[in-house]
Amino acid sequence: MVASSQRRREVTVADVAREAGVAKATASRALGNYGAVSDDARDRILAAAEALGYRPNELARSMNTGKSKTVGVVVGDIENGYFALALRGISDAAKRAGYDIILVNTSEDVDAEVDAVRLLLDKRVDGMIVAPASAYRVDHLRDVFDSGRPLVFLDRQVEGLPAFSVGVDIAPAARAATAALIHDGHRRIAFVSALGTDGDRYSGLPLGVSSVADRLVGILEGLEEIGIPATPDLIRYGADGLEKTRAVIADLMALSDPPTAILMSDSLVALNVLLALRELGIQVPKDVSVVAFDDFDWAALTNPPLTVVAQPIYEVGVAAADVLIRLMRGQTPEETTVRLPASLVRRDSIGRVAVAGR
Amino acid sequence: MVASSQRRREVTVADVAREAGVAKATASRALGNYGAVSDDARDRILAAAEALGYRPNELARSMNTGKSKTVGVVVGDIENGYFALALRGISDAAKRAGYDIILVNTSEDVDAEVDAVRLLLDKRVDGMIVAPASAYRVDHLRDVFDSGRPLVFLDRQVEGLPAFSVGVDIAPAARAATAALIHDGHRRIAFVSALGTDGDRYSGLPLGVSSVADRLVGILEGLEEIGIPATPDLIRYGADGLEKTRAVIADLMALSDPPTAILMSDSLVALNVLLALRELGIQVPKDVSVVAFDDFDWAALTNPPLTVVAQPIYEVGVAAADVLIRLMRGQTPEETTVRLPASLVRRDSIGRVAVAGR
DNA sequence: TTGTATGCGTTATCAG
DNA sequence: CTGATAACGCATACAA
Repeated sequence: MVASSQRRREVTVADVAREAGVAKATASRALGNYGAVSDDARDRILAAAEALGYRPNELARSMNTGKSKTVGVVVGDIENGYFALALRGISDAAKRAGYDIILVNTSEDVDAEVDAVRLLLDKRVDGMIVAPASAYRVDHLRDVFDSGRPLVFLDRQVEGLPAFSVGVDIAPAARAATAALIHDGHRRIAFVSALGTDGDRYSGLPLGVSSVADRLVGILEGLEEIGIPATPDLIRYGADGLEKTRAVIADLMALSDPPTAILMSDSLVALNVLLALRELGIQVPKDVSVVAFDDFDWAALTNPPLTVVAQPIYEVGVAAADVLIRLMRGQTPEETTVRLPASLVRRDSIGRVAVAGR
Repeated sequence: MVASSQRRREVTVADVAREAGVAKATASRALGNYGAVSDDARDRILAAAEALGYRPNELARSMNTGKSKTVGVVVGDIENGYFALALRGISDAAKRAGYDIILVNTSEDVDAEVDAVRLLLDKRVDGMIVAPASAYRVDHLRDVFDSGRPLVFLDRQVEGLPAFSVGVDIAPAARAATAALIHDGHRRIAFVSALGTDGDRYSGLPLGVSSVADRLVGILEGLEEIGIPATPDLIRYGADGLEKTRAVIADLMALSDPPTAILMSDSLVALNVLLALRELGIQVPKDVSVVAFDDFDWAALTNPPLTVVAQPIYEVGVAAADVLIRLMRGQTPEETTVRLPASLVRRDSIGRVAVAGR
């Protein structure tokens, strides 16, 4: 009746086998339920295991099956609602299929990403889901392929790698958002992102993050449709944190011909832009209209409620995991790229602008 | 010059040793940099490893060191900003110490938690951080102790287990929030939580989640201070999701003597309560005052900006990981319980109430 | 300093 | 159906 503080030495199959009076191999078969074992033996073995409090050592198991039933997930920022929600989708789908998740947060730092990928490979994950921080440094991602383990890109694509990728078809929605703004008379439309680049401006669109580049593509298409040329002075990067965002917004609104509308790249950017606008006493949508990417939970709670580009983020996570799982099972999905649709959700943050005939 | 698609068989120490013309043990020592190896041999071995593209198999390594350099983290809901931020803290601190994280989301379901803990144990994590969904079902947590692995509770405590716990000292702050409301004339103060209980009301406070119970303790103390007895009709559970929250709020505000203030248990509850109030046309703070637990990022963005109880969530995550790391290193922190301070952040969601002399 | 032999806990192979 | 025995890839006590 002593509290069984059976520390130290763990109970192994060998112990169970001895207790049940069978060979290790037989016990192993019964416990791992594979191969063939007589009902009689199985009962004794299971009883012994129960009595001894046997628990399999998954490390040892993984070692000679080659499968760890674990997938690596590498994202830039868990704090970002986008990734948190996608992670939830991945987690749910993975659990359903019996996989655990090793999560690594890279803070969008490529060096950290490189290390993370290497380590996950060393830990012998069965597959990986990565939101690559850069489309330029990709050797570590190539290593994943060379290791024979499946890799799925989340939210972002990388050219030149034979990879599967799951994300949102954001360009058309970005274009629709732009069109909506144009329809209400807007001509000076800004785009603000947290991404860093060499300069602070739009420099030819060679962005390292495809999902952000796609937003821009859509916006530019929308503008082009009515013959408005790209306006580099209205495309701003580096709005990372409130301070920098404040500077970006102040600078933008101090332009001789300031934007009448701002497209905000994600929920974090939206938060900071809204805060900055308030500080400057600039009212939405009276003084400036705004549209955010992502229909984050508080988007409808602001005053006015925000018009947004809604993305099926949870579903993206689930889809990414499902593709990976299929791959890990040796099946090959027909589609190499999955793009879920985004849609414009109209609320009240777009105001009308008198179309001043120039 | 063929793209080295060295699939199948992995490169092992044996291969490196052969290539370098030394014994396995020597190569192993050089690669794991322990023991003593001549500079000459080390150079040859490292060169061979580089040439062959050797990568250590951490599984095998873990097997006979007994350490996996991995910690398990079990939380109820990653979507909840609280856990997302705490996770970030844990992640940063763990990475700093060379640990990876296996993350499991239980959806606050105890059965899922039990499974998760067992599986993590089977995967031989070196330690665990758990935000237990219930203080009543704890056998699986006891198993962690019996396995000899350190366990740290996050945000919540469990009686009767010799565990370390890291969280926020929320009761005093809850009391301060209540006092602030009382100071402004409020007497009918409601508390709304997403937690489920047997009934929908306050039933003697035996909550399974200590951090929520602590909020209530603080509130009740604050009320008691001026002689207001506990008001079970104003304490509501089950505000889980917009729909249920809507019902809770509608019911609350339809009371013959409705609350003049509402304390919202966390950011998710706050979101839904605010949405519900808006739907009902109830204005903050004119018709009802609100205070939220957690200073989530958009708390200052609502109209009016929310008065909140701010918690050092990221720091809680870091502290939890640090305690665990110390434990895993065999050190014993002097404090068995770490409680970081919370504070009231006054913004504009508390209105004055005329103290009607009864 | 280096090499040999053994162990970690499973699964897998192949006789019996 | 069952039981020896050999992997799996690395670390480590011990001997040389």
